[in-house]
Amino acid sequence: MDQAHKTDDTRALLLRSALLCFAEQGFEGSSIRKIATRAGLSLGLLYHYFPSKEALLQALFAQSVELIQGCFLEVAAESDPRRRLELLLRVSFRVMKEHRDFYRVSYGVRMQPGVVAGLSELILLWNTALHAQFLELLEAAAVPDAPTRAFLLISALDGACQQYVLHPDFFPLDAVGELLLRDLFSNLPPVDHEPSASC
Amino acid sequence: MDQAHKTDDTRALLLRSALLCFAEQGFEGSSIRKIATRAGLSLGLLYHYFPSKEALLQALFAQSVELIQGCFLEVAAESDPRRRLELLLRVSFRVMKEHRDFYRVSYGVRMQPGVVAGLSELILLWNTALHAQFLELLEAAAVPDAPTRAFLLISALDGACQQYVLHPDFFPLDAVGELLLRDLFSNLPPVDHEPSASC
Amino acid sequence: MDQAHKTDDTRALLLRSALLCFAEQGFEGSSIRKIATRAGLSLGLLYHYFPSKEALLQALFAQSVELIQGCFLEVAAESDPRRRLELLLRVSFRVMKEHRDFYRVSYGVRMQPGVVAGLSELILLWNTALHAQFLELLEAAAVPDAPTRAFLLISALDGACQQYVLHPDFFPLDAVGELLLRDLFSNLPPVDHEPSASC
Amino acid sequence: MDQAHKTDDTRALLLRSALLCFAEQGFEGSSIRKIATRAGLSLGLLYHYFPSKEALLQALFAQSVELIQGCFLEVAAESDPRRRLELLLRVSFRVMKEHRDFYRVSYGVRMQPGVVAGLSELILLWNTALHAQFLELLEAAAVPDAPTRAFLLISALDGACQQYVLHPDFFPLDAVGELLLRDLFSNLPPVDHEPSASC
DNA sequence: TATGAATGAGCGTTCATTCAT
DNA sequence: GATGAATGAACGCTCATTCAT
Repeated sequence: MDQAHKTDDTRALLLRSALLCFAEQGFEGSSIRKIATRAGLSLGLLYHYFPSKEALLQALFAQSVELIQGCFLEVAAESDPRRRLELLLRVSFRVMKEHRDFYRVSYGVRMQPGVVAGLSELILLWNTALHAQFLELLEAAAVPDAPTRAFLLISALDGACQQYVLHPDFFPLDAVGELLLRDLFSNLPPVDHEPSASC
Repeated sequence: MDQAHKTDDTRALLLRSALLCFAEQGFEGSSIRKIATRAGLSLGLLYHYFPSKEALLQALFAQSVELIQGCFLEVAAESDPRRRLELLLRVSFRVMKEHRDFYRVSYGVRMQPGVVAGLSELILLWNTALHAQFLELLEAAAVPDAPTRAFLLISALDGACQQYVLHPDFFPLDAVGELLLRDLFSNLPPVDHEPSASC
Repeated sequence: MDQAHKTDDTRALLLRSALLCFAEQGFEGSSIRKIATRAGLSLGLLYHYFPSKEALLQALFAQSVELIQGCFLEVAAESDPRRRLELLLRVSFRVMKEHRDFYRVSYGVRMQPGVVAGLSELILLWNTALHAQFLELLEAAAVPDAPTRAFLLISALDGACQQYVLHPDFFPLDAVGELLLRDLFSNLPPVDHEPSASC
Repeated sequence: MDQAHKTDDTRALLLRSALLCFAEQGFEGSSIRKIATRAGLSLGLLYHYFPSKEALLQALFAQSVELIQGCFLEVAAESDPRRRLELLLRVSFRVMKEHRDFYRVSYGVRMQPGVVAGLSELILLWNTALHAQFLELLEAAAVPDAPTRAFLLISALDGACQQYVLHPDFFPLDAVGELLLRDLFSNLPPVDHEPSASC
């Protein structure tokens, strides 16, 4: 049990190191040696836990996707479309801040389809699912131009996230998020609601 | 003069090959050999024109930035802030379509600050200049929340461009652009204007 | 005593696994891990029994050489040179079939003198001893050209074994053995004898 | 033309180095670095001429097989079965001496089927073709037990070659060859012929 | 201007081996 | 006895870069 603990720690240590390296130098720019060294471990040990560099990235994605999906669970609990829409956006912005490094990795990877098999597909899937959800909610909330607006929303979210990831100290993510929400709801009959909570 | 012509052609040929390679395979994924071969030229000749792979990318950026800035010249001619704002956005969307490959390269590179010295700074500068311009125009057009809205506009533009670059056949760039414009001007007193032209 | 039994079993299990791996994949192609896994044992345990991969191969040779030499014991009991010669050949062919995997390992190893210290010498010794024995028997049996014929016999034996090891389903080892015997004795005054038995 | 000469020399130099390394240390035991260093060239240059270690071995085989087949051309010119059989054997023994290193490589490789794709098949093919030729000639020469004797002949040849390759200073290849021939023809009605020549 | 032979640092990966438990 | 985490040297290979022609 102690062993298992140690084992999990080592794995987590390696994943963390990989996350930072990939985020800072990109996937191709991060050598396996750097990742292991940064974790304070040996090259061979990394291969004890992950069969390849690709597997490391995939594990990183698996881990992060799971964490992020967990954050969105609270959204599912809300049934009112408008409040749900708001919640979805708020959680999205919160997740950006909490998983900045992962988004950096993801943005770096998605422009190079060949890098890791299956990952582009996963990212595309994620994107599509988000769009579908926005579309559904916008229609349910009777927002005009729902199809195009869903695309615009995704764009704004994606763009804000990238700007934030690139210039975290400069880009006012929260303010931009609030403005986005205000714009979205400004022309609709008001609904009273209290904002939402933790991840 | 003929010689100079030939020289320029060769340079352009190499830059074009580099653009396509970088866009398709990323910077790290494109070997100097592939670029030269794709241009139908020899490895040594490439080095005759560009001292390094980095220099090739830098030249690519310099060339594209110049081309793109040329597109924005017409914007400067417009003095009315609101029409100028509209023009700026319209040109932006047009440029995205015309320089999709370059944007792909740019998006792939900007997440890896170390890749090529000076490029991150250039991209940041560009971004900052765009933001400054939006800010100035929004304020001049009396759009509320100008500072934050400038960031939001940049985000939406950036995000739309990425979505378009990633899924050109799926993402409705024009419609999203129109909606963005409509939103922006919907709450302002209408101004009559005729849209603008070529790049 | 029970423990010792277990110990011997484990050792034998590992040797058997090594034999099969080496025979199928060669010495260099067989990793210590594969050998341990195939035996259903852990990596550490293998090192408990054998200090190195080389030692494993050496033990394998020691074991097989002993087993094979046991098969030749019955030859020593025969005092008539001609019958002894025949017996020696018959046993040789029998041993090839019973130790095919070992011969495969041996043939794979003997072409790479550096692989395992001492093994080449052992193989050479074996070869020399066999030659000496043939020479002695041929002379005692008054076979002409005994010295050269001893070399030819060794060659035929060696070659037949290799052919058999490489193409066990295709090469008619028994028939070749019989023909070899017939040739050998065809020009000598016949001697009545009954063939020999098990290993 | 001078360049091409240099290029061919370099290629040949590398092939020669590979032949020696493979012969002495085996395929797996010879690192690409060792081969390049032994040729006095750099690691990268080797890859300039051969795309992989496998390709190097394949080129080595292609080259040697061609050389060896050239040696057998004179056999085809002989139409009398018995003389042709003798010629075939004589050339075989001559080739063994002239291509000892290659045979060593070949013997090392053929016990590890997975090493290089297609090579095992090639070796098997060669073997089969040789057997077929012996069979045909033995039958044409009215030698009894032709089918089995063809196998025995191959075995003796194969074995003699291996013995010679392993102990070139000890194994009397020529004498063994002569004895083999004498045995083969001893029981047949004599045919007057003069032996054959160069490779 | 134009070529491609030549170089070697660095990469991802494997694997025999050690050692704390 | 038994485990498998941990190590690092060495491997096959890629690729940006240099240079003689």
